[in-house]
Amino acid sequence: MRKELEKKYNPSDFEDRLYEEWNEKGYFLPSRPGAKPFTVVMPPPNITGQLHMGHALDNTLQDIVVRYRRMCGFNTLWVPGTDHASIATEAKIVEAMRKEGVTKEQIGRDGFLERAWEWNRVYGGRITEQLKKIGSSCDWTRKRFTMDEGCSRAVRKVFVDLYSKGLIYRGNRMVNWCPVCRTSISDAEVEYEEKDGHFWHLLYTVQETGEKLELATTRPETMLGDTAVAIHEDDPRYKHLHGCHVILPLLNKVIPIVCDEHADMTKGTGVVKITPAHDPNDFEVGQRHNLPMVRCFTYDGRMTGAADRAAAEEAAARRTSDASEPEVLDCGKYAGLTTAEARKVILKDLEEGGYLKNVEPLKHDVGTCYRCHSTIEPMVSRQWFVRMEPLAGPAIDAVKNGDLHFIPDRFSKNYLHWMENIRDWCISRQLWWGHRIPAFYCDDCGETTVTEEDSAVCPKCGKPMRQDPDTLDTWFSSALWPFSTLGWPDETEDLKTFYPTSVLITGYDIITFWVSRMIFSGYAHMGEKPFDDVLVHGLVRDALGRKMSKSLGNGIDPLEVISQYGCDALRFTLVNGNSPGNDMRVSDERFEASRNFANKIWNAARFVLMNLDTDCDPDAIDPSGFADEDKWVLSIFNRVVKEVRENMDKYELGVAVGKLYDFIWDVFCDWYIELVKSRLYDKGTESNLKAQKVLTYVLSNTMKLLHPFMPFITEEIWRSLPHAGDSIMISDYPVPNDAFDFPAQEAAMRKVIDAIRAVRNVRAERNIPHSRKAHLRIVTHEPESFAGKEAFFLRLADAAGVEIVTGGECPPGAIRAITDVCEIQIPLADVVDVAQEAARLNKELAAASGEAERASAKLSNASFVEKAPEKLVSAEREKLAAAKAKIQKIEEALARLSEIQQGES
RNA sequence: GGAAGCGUAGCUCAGCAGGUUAGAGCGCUGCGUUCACAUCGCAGAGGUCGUGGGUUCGAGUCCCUCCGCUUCCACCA
Repeated sequence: MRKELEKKYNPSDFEDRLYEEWNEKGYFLPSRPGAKPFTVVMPPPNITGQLHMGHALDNTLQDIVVRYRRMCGFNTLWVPGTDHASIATEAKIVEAMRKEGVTKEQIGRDGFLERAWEWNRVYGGRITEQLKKIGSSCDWTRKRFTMDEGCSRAVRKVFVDLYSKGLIYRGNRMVNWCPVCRTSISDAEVEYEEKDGHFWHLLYTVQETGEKLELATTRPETMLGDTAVAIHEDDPRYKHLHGCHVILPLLNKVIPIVCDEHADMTKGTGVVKITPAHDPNDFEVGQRHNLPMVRCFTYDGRMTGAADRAAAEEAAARRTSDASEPEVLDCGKYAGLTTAEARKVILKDLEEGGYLKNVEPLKHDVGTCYRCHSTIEPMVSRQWFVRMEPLAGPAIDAVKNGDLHFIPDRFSKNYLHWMENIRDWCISRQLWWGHRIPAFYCDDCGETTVTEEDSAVCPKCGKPMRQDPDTLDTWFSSALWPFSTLGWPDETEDLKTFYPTSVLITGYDIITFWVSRMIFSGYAHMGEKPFDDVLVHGLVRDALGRKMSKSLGNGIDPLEVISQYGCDALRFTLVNGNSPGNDMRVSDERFEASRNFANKIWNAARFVLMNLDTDCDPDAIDPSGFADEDKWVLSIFNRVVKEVRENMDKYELGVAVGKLYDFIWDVFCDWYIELVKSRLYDKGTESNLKAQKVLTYVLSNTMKLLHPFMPFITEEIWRSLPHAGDSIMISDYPVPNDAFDFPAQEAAMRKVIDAIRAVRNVRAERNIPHSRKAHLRIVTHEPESFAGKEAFFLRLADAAGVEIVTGGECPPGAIRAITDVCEIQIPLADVVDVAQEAARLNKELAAASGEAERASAKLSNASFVEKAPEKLVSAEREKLAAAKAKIQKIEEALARLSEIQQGES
């Protein structure tokens, strides 16, 4: 069934309609059982999210790859889903509640979770609906959520498995604490920002000798938690102090001087204060020297007080803490102050006591929370960790031995560096929204039980147990995404068919957060890699190269772009000229250019349709006996098919779509359509029918090639052309055909096109209007190249008539357009200015001579002729010959000009 | 401190298994509109491919130096 195309290209007329139809007809589902599978799992957007350009890029790339593979005959599956995003979502809900004047504590855990699920119900679907707007051909019947029943079972099973293998443990370790989110976060979630700070030089008195030891700190408020100062064993300045003590100012507490390699003799005074509970390095020093840990900050960023100390003591009595727990300090007069307030008061007190020597300004990197950007407080805290070293091994080998590739490859370097220096992963979060840690504690006997079941009774003593209140890092569940979405831990058909997945497409910003964790999880739980390839893309930036952000207000809403320019234009913009791993800029100008391209395609298709009066077979054509221009376009088209497939297979999507752009605009529209117009207007002839066949064949198949990139316009046009089947998206991707290679016709048409361009060129230089037609005299030694092509010159070179000759008299006052195979004489006596004409010819002569010199220099180089491939050498010879021929023609023309000049004078 | 990327036309970027006279889009200049498309056509101007070396018959493409910009990782008492 064919339908007309509207006169005006208006994407909103059909984009939504087509998407809905594809989805309803099940075209997004894997449909070729038994065929080789091709699987992609979608990086799950957060349920807090609105579709932004990053999603648009990520999903456009995935959709292109998926549509391509589907058309190539793979049993293709693209699994969509969403991520519960524990910390981000919880923060949003807390913020919403704050506006209502409600706190988490007031509504309690159950009440809060109710709200969170409600949030998911309301907003979780929003982003997936938006993904449909950009044409994502994913299988919505398999849509998953990181906290759905299946994913939750996967999480529990993984936790229990790792725990039973000793790869998950709980302990008091230094963690990054966000006092605003009030939770620990992993190392990967800390972002370092350069901030202005100070170096405060403090003086601690040595108890044994009475001398003052100078040391410096950027965080003076931590001094209350100092339990030692460190010097280097070999530091000559302090040899006499080995084994001595200092008196901690303000607290008047005696703490030891220890010798530790951490103290760097070359830095400052070589003395460093040790706060094991609030500094990662000091924690290590504390472990080495068995120093007590003293915690002086609360989890909400204040100084600890008597109540905090009492609570800790009570916990210890209840056996809910262990020996590695830090002691909690009652900070006395500082208790309850925020750490920032405490810093001021403590500095004032130190100064008054004569303990502050001086202050110097300092720029330093401060760790901040990647979600809320508050300053991170390092704190010793009891958390759950994944022991990473054993898990990292296979994940490192996989990339090293080429089982799994990053595209572009340079990202494997980042990845390997991170994996090879891996540290244990802090997975517990003091949040409510997320997968609750499946660990249960018996307060009575102190037993810890880790189990997949909800367990209420202690297996050891039969007393009631309570579940760990914490939840898991949101990335813990997304790490399992490639197999949890396919049904694991059940042994489903999907899992058997579609795992490992084929390619993961994501931005370089989450390689460490997510990609690396999926890789080791795949090996750990499936015994196999999660995907063959990782296609890495860059960030989308604004026209000025800035990261799009809410605070800058420079974000471009993809949905706005779609409504203004159409989805196909958005997609084209995001992929055209983009290379893997590189950031890109988008702007209205670029969207507009893409829309113009779509409009060009639309109008070309309209033109073809207007001139079709027969149903040609778009899928097969036998070009024997066809005109040179037909073979010319088919030959170029065939090469495009070959190259585009190669590019697509190598994920060179930007290159592939660029070739299609050039072919459609420059070859098909600007030349082929123009070349066949006269045949099309000459109805009822064999030649006319052949032109229709070629137009239909090339346009229809070009739409298929372009379909993965611009799914909507290609479908709309394909359907309006003669076609077999219901949808272009389930048709076969074009395959190259050697029978369509026509080098001779390509060369022949090249000569004609060169000649037409030469004529246009000289006419344009003279500003001769198109209405001023001229009789062309083509002088050439190979008249066969132009025979039968006169009509092209009439239509495309403003010719009133064409004469092909091998010599003879030039009409007086003709302008000469010269190519390497012919001279075209254009008799326009009144516009000929002999001097101007000579200047133009001399310019062309210079260009041709330059080329001849270049080629002849190359050919006279014996090494080149000897070592370069024969193909290149002969190509160079041909170029030289062509340049020489052209030079000769120009020189003859110049000679005749000077005759005229002499005649005039 | 370690690593990576980028530097090509006025602007934004492609190109690089080394081999046409280095490309595109936008912008710019001139001409052009009944006959698919002004969301257009034709023609044109504009680049010693950051610098200096090296390898090679041949380098924008490979190697090294330096300069400029950006990013990641680590550390910074």
